[in-house]
Formats: sequence, structure tokens, C-alpha cells
Amino acid sequence: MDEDFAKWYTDIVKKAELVDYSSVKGCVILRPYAYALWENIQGALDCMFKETGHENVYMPLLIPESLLQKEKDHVEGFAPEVAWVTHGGSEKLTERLCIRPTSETLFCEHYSHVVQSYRDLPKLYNQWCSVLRWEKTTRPFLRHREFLWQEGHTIHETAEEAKAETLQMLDVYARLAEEYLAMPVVKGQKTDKEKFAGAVSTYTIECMMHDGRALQSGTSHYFGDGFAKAFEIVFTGRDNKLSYPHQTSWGLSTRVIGGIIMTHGDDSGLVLPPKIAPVQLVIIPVAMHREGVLEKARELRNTLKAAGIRVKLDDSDNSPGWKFSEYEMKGVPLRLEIGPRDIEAGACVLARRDNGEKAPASLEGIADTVKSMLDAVQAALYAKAKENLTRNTVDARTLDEAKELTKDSAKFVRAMWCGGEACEDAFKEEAGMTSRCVPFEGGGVSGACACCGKQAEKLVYWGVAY
RNA sequence: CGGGGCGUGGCGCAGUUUGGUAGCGCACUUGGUUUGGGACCAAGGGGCCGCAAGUUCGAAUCUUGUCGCCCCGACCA
Repeated sequence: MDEDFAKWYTDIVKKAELVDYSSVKGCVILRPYAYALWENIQGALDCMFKETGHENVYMPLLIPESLLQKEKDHVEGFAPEVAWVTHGGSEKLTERLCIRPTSETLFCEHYSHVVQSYRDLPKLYNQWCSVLRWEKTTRPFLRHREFLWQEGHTIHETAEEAKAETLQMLDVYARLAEEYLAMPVVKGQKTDKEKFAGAVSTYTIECMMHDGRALQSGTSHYFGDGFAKAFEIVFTGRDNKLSYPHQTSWGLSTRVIGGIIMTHGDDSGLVLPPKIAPVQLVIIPVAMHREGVLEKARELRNTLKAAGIRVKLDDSDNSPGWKFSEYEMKGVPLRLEIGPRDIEAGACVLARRDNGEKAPASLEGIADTVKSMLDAVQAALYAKAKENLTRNTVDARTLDEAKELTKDSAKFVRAMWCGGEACEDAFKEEAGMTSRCVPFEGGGVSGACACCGKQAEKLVYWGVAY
């Protein structure tokens, strides 16, 4: 995997039966295992959305061209990668319809219909859907043309409320990443160059992959009242005057599955965090046609299932060795072996996917044993990823220093920035790194811009992005 | 958009240089023996070689065109 990370990655997504390619570039088939993973991520996120007062809705797939064009920056940002529907049957349409690349415009149009008074605010909506962006280069999970995501769209009475919402949802993403996906994050704000088309400000969680490169794993945008003005969304305020509301949007996609693979995977395949693994424990019977083995295995499955563990019993005819490899490839966190020897001893063998440790365990209280091991695996994965992040985050006082520090492998470079786009471009051109974010946390490295030497207040995380 | 690679049973590939009845491994089906790190024996089934046109007595192989996929880079919400 360290020799050719890109090849390792594309091999894994195929071998672990996550995806299949379709006949359209960038439109990828999510096989049951990948979809189950996505459903678990969805479940965790959706629950957090509901806890914070959000409601799910569904907007149409198609956006009339005139609607897309209402907000200038937004359309400029997305127009180059929009796909169009031009015909209905054999009839040419009077107006082209775009397949949504994102749904701000649809939400805005709807809000303009349903918001009249401050009493109608806020609206805290989310939708689970797919969007289409005609990307030139594609990679499974990391960059699809069509991809599954959720997009939250909220509208508020005041700017303060909308800003608070933007940051709250960034925190929700950070919690998902760290607590469920075991991916430590750097939270921060995007520079103007990197922010969302049409946003006042964009916030991001940036994760570090095994190879030191950065993956933008979730973004949250504050729109101010720019969209409201463009779409003529107005409401009567508490002061009986007409006002523009303030909006946010935030999104997280199946891209995080790519993040999970590249954060935790190893030479034997996937390694999945227990909290979102479709199968948390696989039972592999050994010499299973012998008297009592399969019966015991089934009994164990039922016991563990009843304890709320996602368990699979593989009673197929493949050899145990084959099954070991198979479930390692698929990243199943725990493996339970049960054979005649174990049954004799009232025990089984438990093996951890993350570190390969294998040890006998008593069948007495097996559910509790498994649960605490799952917790241990979850914690170990986070700790290992955190260690990788820390080890590969370096400080640089100058651009040259940044180049020197990253010449052998990609890293996060913390360096000061004056705020000028020229210096941002220089980093890209000379060091191959883009600004990932201006972090919320962490002190300054120095007082001068690493590029031009002028006075600088902003600390920036620079990195090579996926 | 530039560079490179590749399209041959489900998967991975050989065969193409030098045209002559489409092959190998895995997977699959049936029967049997096995089972603690990708088991073994036996018998089977499955492909008009991405698509189109051309050259030829004859094309997976030569020519032209075309479609698509993968990788690296550039570009990009």
C-alpha cells in the first residue's frame, strides 16, 4: 500500500465488493456492502440532525435554467459542470432543465413561497439525495459525477442565528467523523478562494489520509442574505418592516467512505470502525460438519444478535482460511472462530482486525466481551489516525521550509498567511499545496506571511488535497 | 485538456510482432473427500475477441474510424 497508494485504493474498493463501475464514467454502482456502510453513516447523522431540530424534505431533481441563474456567484461556480436535460421525449423543451449539482436554488424558491413572517422562521430542512456534477476526473467515492449526500438548508430571522447554525452543523460533522468514523478532524474556515460559490463564509472539517494528503470531509456555509436578495425571499419582522432572512447550507457525501478506507485500511484490506461497520463480528465455524459445531455457532449468533451486535455467521462451504482472508479484506472489526476444540473447552477464539491480535475467550458472558472489544477497536482506530495526523503536521515559517518539509511525503503544513491570494497561488504553484483551512484552534507560528514576509495574523493549514 | 495504459467467457490474463477452427488460471455447476490462515479429486457448462467500416479465400491479429474505462498531471465547487 505504501508503494502505490492509488492502486491499493482502487484495488480495495473492488476487492471488498464496495463498488462496481457502470458504463457511464463517474457514475458508480454502490454494492450492498457500501450501501450498508452508507446507511449506517446516514443513520448516525440523521439522528443528530433530528436532535438539533431539523426536518427532512425532498426537492425535485430538475432545476430550470432561469432559476439556477438567479444568484450570480453561484451559477458561475457551478455552470461548468452542470448537465442539462433538453428534450422531453422527442420534443425540445422551451427551457433547458439542469440536473441538480446542489439544491440551493430550489430551496430558495420554496422559501420564497412559504416564508412571510418572522413567525415562519427558522426553517431547518435537510434532504438526502444524489446530485450530478460533470467532473472530468473521477475516482470511486472521492469524486463521482453522481453521488449520494445530504444537503441541509436553513433560513433564519437573524444573521447571528444563521452563523450559529453554520457552526453547530460543522460540529455535528466533526462529531460524526471523530466519534463514528474514527477520523480526527481539523476544523476551520475556508479562504475566499476556496469557499463555496455564493457563500459569505465556508467552514470545513479536514481529515488526513494515511498518505498524508487531505480530504475535505464535510462543509458548512453561511450565506448571509445574498441568496434571499437574489431570490426575493422577504419576511415581515417583529418591527413590522420587511427584511431579508439569513441562510445556511451544509453537506456531507459518500466521499467520507473513501475517507474511511484511506484512513484505516491496511495491506490486508479495509478496516472499518465498529460503530458504522455493516458487520461488526463474523463467526467462522471450523470443521463445521462435525457434530455440534454449526449448532453452537448458530446459538452464538443468536446470543450476540440479541445483545444488539451486528453479527454474521458464515456457514458457506469455503475453507476457514479463505473466510479469514475474505473478512479481513472487508474490514470486519472482529472475527470469532468456533470449532470442536473450543466447544470442548467452553470457549472460542476472538481476533481483532485492527491489530491482528487473536486470543481465546470464554463463551460465558461472550456478548459483554465482544462489546468491550468493539469499543476498544473503535478507540484504537481513532488513536492511530490521530497519531498519523499529529506526526504529519508540521510548522513552517517560510514557503521554502514548507517545500523542504514535504518533499518526501505529503503533510499538513501550518504556516502564516497574509490573506493575499497571490501568496495562496504561490503555495499551490511552488509547493503543490492548497489552503485547507484557517483553523479554529492552534496558536500562530510566527508573525510574518510564509510567502511574502508581510505581517500576517492568519494561520493556515496547507495540504495536498484529494 | 495533456501524457500513459487497457478493452478477448463472471473476474484476471495469454494469444496480436509474423492473419489459418479461441486458450490458461480463478470463479461457476454436479458428485465425493476435506476444514484452526485463501483445501483436493473427478466430471461438466459458458466467449460471434468493445463497436463500425475496410483489406483478404480467410481477421482477436492488418488499416481507418469510433465508443468507453483506468492511472498520472493540469483545471475545477
